[in-house]
Amino acid sequence: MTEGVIRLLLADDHPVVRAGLRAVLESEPDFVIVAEAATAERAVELAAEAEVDVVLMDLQFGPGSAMNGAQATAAITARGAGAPRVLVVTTYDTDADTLPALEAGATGYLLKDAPPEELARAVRSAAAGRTALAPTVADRLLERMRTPAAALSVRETEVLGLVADGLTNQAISRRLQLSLATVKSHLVHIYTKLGVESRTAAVREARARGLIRRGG
Amino acid sequence: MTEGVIRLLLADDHPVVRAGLRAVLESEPDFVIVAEAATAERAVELAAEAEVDVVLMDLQFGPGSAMNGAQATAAITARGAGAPRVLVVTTYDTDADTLPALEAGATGYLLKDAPPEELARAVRSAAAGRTALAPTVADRLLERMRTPAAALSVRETEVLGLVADGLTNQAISRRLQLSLATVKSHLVHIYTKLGVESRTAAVREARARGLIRRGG
DNA sequence: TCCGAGTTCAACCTTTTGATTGATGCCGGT
DNA sequence: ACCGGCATCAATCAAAAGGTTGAACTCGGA
Repeated sequence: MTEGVIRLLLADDHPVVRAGLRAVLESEPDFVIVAEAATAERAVELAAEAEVDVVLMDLQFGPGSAMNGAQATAAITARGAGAPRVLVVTTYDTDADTLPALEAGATGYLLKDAPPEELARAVRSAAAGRTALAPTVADRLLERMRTPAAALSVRETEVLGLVADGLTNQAISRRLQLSLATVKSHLVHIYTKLGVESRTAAVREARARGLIRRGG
Repeated sequence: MTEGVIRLLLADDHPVVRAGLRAVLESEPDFVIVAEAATAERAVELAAEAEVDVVLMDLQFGPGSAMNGAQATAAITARGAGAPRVLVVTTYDTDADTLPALEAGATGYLLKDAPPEELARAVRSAAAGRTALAPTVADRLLERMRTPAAALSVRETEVLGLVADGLTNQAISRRLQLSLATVKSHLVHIYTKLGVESRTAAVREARARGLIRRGG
């Protein structure tokens, strides 16, 4: 990976997006796309099998696959030395998306509305081990640094995301492999941080602040 | 538009997606991409200026533009005879997205996870004036026809709106000058109609179906 | 090395919510 | 005139959620 050529793996469930990334990136002479994956599981497999320098990873993988992009990122980067870098390329820039992805070891985080040049630059940065963040994501992170009180922790954001999906505390505890007590504990902290006193109000507040995604 | 060649306009704010659509569609010999638009407004302009048979229209256009894809679709199809057909190609398949788009006069509705062949087939259908719906969208529409019970009454919608704002049943009863029993009664009806069993899930479901406003 | 924040869990209690059953009055359409 | 859906309310029970206290572990920074 220190030679001139950068070997890429595209992981996205949308054929159109894969074709778009391929079209945009193949015009760079030093990029080679060695594989494509339509599911997160397949991305993890291919990242292990093929020699890959950078994985371009989507976060959302449709209802078909049980694994999401953040989990796949964690699985790929868990190998440590020699593992490919993961550059997340997705549509959403809320804390609920960015934090787990960066937590999972992503080297960069780009939005799909990025122009081709920025995409190519980010790929080169990732290949060299340098971090590449979209401006809005970087802003959000800095904002978190400045006001640490108002920000939710990674785990809290994760829990709140499931609350917003309509899950009960029981269901959340099962999903995250936690005890019911822990989920309630997280929720108490979330409520105090957001200044509310019910799950519905917390979801509303978090949506308004851009902590979780707005869509369904 | 009855000759062999089908003239296309791509409208999407993501350069990567435009490149992907171009790559996928240009491989069809009878397709010609005459223009691309990165905003909804520009799409309306180009649809009027250039001779276009089919517009591939995204619905989400980022915070940059005031107009969304459904509004652009309405503006394009409003010209009536001679206006290009609009084929919506987007990521979301909730009622809140599909219904306004079809209402606005879209000839077809595809999801971005559609394989290239399906995309090409849909473009040809649209060019011929035939409707092309993604299977999941068609299913959803038929489901709506079959079960008109899914529609909430005015009062129920009002209650659910306050639930979405994070109010407790007590607060709702005070706000609407109702007894607590009545609020709970409405909620029971709402839950059965939506097929859920908690207020948070109801809010999520209603948001997904476009029964309540999406913004916070 | 100690401290604080995050994450994890337990036990206990109160309040809220959801489920069930049943009842009344109103209004619109057959 | 009757029926069905809507809106209103009551009572009661079970379940879920929320509040409080206390505690253990990890990990990174002062």
